[in-house]
Amino acid sequence: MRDAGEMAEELLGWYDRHARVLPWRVNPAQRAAGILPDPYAVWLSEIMLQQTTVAAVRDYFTRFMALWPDVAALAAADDARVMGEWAGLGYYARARNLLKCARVVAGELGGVFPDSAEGLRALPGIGPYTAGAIAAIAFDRPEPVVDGNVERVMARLFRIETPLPRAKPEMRDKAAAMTPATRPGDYAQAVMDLGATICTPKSPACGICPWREPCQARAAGIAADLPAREAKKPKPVRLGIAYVGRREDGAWLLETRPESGLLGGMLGWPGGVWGDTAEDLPPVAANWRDPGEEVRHTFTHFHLRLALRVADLPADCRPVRGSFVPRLRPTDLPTVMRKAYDLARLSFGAAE
DNA sequence: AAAACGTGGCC
DNA sequence: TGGCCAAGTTT
Repeated sequence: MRDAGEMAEELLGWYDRHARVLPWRVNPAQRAAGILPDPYAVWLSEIMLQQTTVAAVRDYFTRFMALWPDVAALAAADDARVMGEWAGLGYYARARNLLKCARVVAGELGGVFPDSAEGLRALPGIGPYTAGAIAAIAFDRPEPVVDGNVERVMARLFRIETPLPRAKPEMRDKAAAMTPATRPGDYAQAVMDLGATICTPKSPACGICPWREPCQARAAGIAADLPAREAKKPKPVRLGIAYVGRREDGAWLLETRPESGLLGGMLGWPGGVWGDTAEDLPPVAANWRDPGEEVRHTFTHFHLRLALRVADLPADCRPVRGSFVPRLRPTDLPTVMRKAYDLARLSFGAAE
């Protein structure tokens, strides 16, 4: 096996030719000229990219940067507006922590992001991966950056057959040993690009991989089978009900969900806790009708079957729960609530 | 330390 | 079509 420094060189050479062009990125030539990316943009992109694909993030990132071009602007933003803009991207605790973090940086750190992994790690929403990534990418610090891509690449390169998550420490050690002292920002992005474009989860393109020769899994013909994972638990089914009410003037009856927990801080239709039964009292007395079709939605850890009730509400109605949103932007709803909205709207259309 | 926490694309 | 998976963090 060749040494780590030599392999890093080969990967960086590949990256110089094949680096993906992304809106939050500085390309290798710019970086070579001493240009570093805006830490705010790097931070925003890294939070959005947690457990989320580049394709899903791209438009959200562009929109956030246009609305809130710097950390001071974001810190001053209205919470509900930010949550609405995040709607659809998932893992909403990220958006809540995004605001907390922006306010700490803008309010206590003079608007300047810490330039060390340790300093970054102390901020809300920034864990070990994100701290290393921002330190490496925005400040060219030689920090190990270990995400799912890197774990997959290391599992294959070193033929680590221990299943995840048990193998995490071993993969982290291998990744740290491979991290070069030179061009750390480019290297961090290079390994992730390799994982995203060549060393992909299914049918990796080993034939054109810059690390094809030292790769032990490829030599053994088992690259596509790694990394191994522990068996997953089956997802239970939960039931729920959603009351989609529309007032005469077009306002919709919604409530803001509690800050913590599932869909925390997001808009949602009134309806009880999701569980073994779908029963809940309506938020206001009305002629609630059953559109006959339910919403099916799968979260990380359960399947949801959401029954719907829809009603036209009079101008003077006084709901016991929720409040009327005059000009609802459906895009402000998390996806499961958006599905309920779409179905309910069909039902209103049919009634008109 | 295991469980909670979203969503969309892919096969 | 249903399970797998993605630039993880928090509690």
